Amino acid sequence: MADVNPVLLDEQLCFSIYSASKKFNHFYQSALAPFGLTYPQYIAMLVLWEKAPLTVHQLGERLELDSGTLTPLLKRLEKQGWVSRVRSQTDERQVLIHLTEMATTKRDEVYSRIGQCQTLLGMTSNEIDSMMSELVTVKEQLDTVSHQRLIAKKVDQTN
Amino acid sequence: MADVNPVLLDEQLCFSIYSASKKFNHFYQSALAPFGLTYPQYIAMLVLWEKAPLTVHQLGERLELDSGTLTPLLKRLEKQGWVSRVRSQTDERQVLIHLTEMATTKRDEVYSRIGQCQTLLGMTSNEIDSMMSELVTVKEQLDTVSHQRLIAKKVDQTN
DNA sequence: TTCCAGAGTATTGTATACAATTAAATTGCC
DNA sequence: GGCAATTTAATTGTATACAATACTCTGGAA
Repeated sequence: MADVNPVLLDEQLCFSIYSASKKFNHFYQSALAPFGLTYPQYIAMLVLWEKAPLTVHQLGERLELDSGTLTPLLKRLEKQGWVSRVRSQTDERQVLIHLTEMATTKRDEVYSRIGQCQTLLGMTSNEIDSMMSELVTVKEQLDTVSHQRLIAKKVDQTN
Repeated sequence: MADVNPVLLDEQLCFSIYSASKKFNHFYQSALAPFGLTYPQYIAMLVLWEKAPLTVHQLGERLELDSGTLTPLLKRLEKQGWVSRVRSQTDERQVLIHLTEMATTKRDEVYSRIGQCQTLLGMTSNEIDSMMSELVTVKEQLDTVSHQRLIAKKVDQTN
């Protein structure tokens, strides 16, 4: 253990990303304050505006969130009039999330506000694409490594 | 409002970063499970290992977290034996966060574990530096823009 | 000296996240 | 058709985040 390198916060990519994520979150939440949407609520609405209705599970796959997070979030969106939660007739395990008229009406206002935010960010499409592409690589590597660790655990358990 | 561009989740840099942040969080939390540290607890320990003792305020400046988050987090770290919280003698408003012997003893084990994680990530120093540098640019822009919006709000209020 | 504005921490209330469990409905398989 | 395994949401418990508030302490001005 004598050959261990120090780990400095300022050199950690994870912290840089964690910090950026919080700043983005705050930025959009502030920009969307007139609509009363939090950041996670906003990305849920984005997915629903792309293609509603969706089940909780389908929405969760896009957002990488489970029902433990989504159920209360969607109840709040319902309370504020953005969505309705309807138990599916064909499969009563599922709950379909529909857009309300208000959500459909306000969609372009929100789109427009986000467009302004993107302009304020002042990045070119190329810069954004490049950065997202690097992030995809990192995320894939994290998924792979997490999966390996899972396999390793399983192997350990069989010993 | 007829000239509004659609906003697609998969094209949002913010979501890419939000998603990566969650994956990193999960990855490190899993790697540090033998030590019982969550990700935010781990980065707090990193800062303390660099320079303890620190006041709650100083720690919060490094981590960009306020006492509303840190106080309960530090109480949990104290409960688990990593730190002690001592009211300052010279200024009784402040609480100094000290490392325990256990924390000092286990530091290199954690450093070593994190070193393994960095290896698993499989990125070169250059790649990491480059990405962090881009993130700094984005974060500075977000800070600037948030500040502008704040100014704008103040101007609005005077009208 | 007294008083008070500001600093530092803790607390409260709201909203995520996520693991683990529960409960209900559906599917497969005999 | 009957039932075990699976799927889907909801619930429970723990841990962040953060705005807003409360409370204590400090240092300086009147």
